[in-house]
This record gives sequence, C-alpha cells and structure tokens, in this order.
Amino acid sequence: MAKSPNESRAYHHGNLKEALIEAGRQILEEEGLDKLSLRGVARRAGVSQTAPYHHFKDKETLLAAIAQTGFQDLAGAARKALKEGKSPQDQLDRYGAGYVEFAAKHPALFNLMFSGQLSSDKDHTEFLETASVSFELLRQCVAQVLEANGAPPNLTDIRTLSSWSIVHGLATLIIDGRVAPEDYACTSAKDLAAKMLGC
Amino acid sequence: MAKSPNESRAYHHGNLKEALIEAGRQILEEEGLDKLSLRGVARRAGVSQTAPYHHFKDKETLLAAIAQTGFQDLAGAARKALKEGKSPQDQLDRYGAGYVEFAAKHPALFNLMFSGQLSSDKDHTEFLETASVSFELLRQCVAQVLEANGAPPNLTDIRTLSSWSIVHGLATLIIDGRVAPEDYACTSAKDLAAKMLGC
DNA sequence: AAAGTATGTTGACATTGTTAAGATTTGTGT
DNA sequence: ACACAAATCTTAACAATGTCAACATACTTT
Repeated sequence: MAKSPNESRAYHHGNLKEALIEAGRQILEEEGLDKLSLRGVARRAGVSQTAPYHHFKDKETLLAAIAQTGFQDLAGAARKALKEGKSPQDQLDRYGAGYVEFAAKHPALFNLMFSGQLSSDKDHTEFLETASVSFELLRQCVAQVLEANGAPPNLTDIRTLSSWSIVHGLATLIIDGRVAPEDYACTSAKDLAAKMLGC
Repeated sequence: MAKSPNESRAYHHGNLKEALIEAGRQILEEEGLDKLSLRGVARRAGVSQTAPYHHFKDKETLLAAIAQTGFQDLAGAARKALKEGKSPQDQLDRYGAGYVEFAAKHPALFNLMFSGQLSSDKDHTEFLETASVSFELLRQCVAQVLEANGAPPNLTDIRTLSSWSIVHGLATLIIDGRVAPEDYACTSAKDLAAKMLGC
C-alpha cells in the first residue's frame, strides 16, 4: 500500500514524485530559480519531459512542493532554537539567528518560499499549512518573552509581527545583496543577525 | 545633440528607450513580473520584437532600468517623509510608513527592485547608485534620532540596518501575502506599519 | 550629396511550459 | 489465471520567449 523504497524500482521509477522534488531543489540551490525548468528537473531525474505532469499539475505546483521542503527545514531550525535556548529571550534570539542563517545558506530556496506566487491563485493548502508552522513557533516564543517580562499578552500579535519583520527583512536584504555582513564587522549572516538583535 | 521631446517623433520613434521603460513598468504593475516579456514590451511600445536590443543589452538590463524608476519614486517618498516630519522620530516613522505604503502600492515593482538578480552579474552601476539614495536618507534620519536622544553616533550603522530591516521585512511579508493588514485591525499596509513602529 | 552611424525590421534558432495521443506497467475483480 | 481499468511514462507537437544575424531605413556629419 505504502511505497517501499527498499524494493528497488518498485514501480516504473519507484517514487518519481519525491525524486522530482529533490532534483528540483538541487537545481534550485545550485543554479538559481531562473535556471530551474521543468524539463531540466525531469532530465536530472532521468525521465521524460512530461513525466512530471503525472505528479504535479504544473510547474508552479512543483515549486510549491519544493518550497514546502524548505519550510519543513526552517521549522526544524526553529524547533532547535526553542530547545536549546536557555531563556525565552535567548530562545527568541536563537530563533532569529537561525532564521537568517537558513536564508543565507539557501538563498534561492528562501526566495522561492516567500515569492508570493505560490499562495494566491491555486490550492496549495498543504503548502500553506507547512509554511505557518515556523510562524506559530515564533508566536509561542514571543508570548513567553512577554510573560517573562510581565508585559500584557495582548501585545503578542503585534510583537510577533515585529520580530518576524526584522529577521525576515534582514534575511532578504542579505540574500538580495543589499547588505553584506562584512560591512558590519561580521563574518556571517548569523553573526550579523545576533548583533542586530542585541541592540 | 540631445533628444528633443517637443518636436514630435524627432527620430524614428522619438525616444524609444523611455517608452520601453514606461511600457515595461505598466505591464509589470498590471500583470506581474512573470507576464513581463521583452516581446510584450516591444508590442506595447508599437515596435518590433528586437527593437529593444538597440537600447538595452538584454532583458535584465531593461528590468534594471525599470527598477531604477522605482528607486527614484521610493527616494521621492523618503524625501517627502523627511520634509513633513515634525521631529527626527516623526521623520523616521513617516519614512517607514511611506516605505511600506510604496511597497503595497507597487508590489511587483518592489519585488523586482529587490530581486537580487540585478546587482550581481552585470554592470548596473547607475542602477545601484540610484538604489542607494533611499538608504542614505534613512541613515541621515536615524543619525538625527540618535543625536536627539543623546545616543552615541557609532550606533548609526547598526540602527539604520535595524530600521531598514523591520520596514523592509514588513513590506515583503505583506507583498507576498504572508501578512494581511486586516488581521491586525488595520485598513491599509501604511496603517499597519505605523502601528508596528509605534510599539 | 556621400559616408557613416544610429535605429528599426524580418527571419531564424534553441529553450520552455503545456497539451494530445498512444504505449506500458500495475492493481483489481472475477 | 485473466480481462480490464487505472496509473504511469513516452513521443510528437504547438505557441511563446530570449536572442542573434542579416538587412533596411532614417538621421548626422562632413
């Protein structure tokens, strides 16, 4: 019933869907979004040009699936930050640094994740749910910081947005080449994030 | 020697270069970046498919020129904020609100301006200079706020980056559909920016 | 007016996203 | 086991796009 990755080449290809997502993500990270073509993905996966259409409605749907894997990884980084943080504030700082670090390490993927073309037209409900996980974790983190500081909890919404904005803004500015960590006496995007959040 | 816009149709077309930029910006704002093709721009300008190549090296160069007009407008909004602000802090708040408002009103253009593809490979020096004007204005603004608060001026760099990050982050989150002003009891992106900056 | 340059057009090519039609493999009911 | 439907994959084809080459026309300079 479920796919059996052990049994080599169980079906025509095994599980092409995941192979296409993986191939697409590789091309994306190696060559950028504009070099990512459906045909190129199929080529790397070793199948015909139109094979992907049996697993994805169109190119945008494949992109959404690739972006979804990015959101899963981003949520993983967030969970790690919350686990390793010594205090609510420390958790929040680690969250921000991890967020920016992720963006700097996967610029094309990060841009795709927040490209905005994936949320409007089509379905992508599953994609949107995955995308909201990191945000919910941030929200919990901010709520704890407010509680620890004795601040009213009705500030949670707007403070969460503030925190998200500042780390997301820094991440995009670095990715797009508008800000270089070296200009701020920092050796990495993560360092710059920590420095900025510490002000 | 110089072009004479008065004399109607002075040359073959008058000044195709600016017409192409204008046509491109229209298509960009009406239909989005993925619908913006060189051929489409040429079509709207009423010229042949390859006419743009006599004014722009390639599509990316045209996009850079379009983005440059966006940075000019953004700098105009910034200047207006600095002129109308009653105090350094008020200037800074108006700058942020204007920044987000501009992004919300020109989402596709704003995304293009910060797409990051325009700064790496090619020349685009003129484009980069124009792009840095808004940033310099923000820097002056932040410096005045610090001075008014008696804070040390060596914080200017990092504080400017913080301010830029938070408004830029909010702008992109709104543009990409990750944040809706209505979810924060705001009627516009500008209002949400003001609300957030006031915390 | 001649020559040269700037600007514009037509034609062509490779690449891309996508659809249509057909072939092959897998699962299902008997 | 076997026929049949569903899933999966392939080839062929189409329109659209970015770009180049070759050619034509308009303007400038002398």
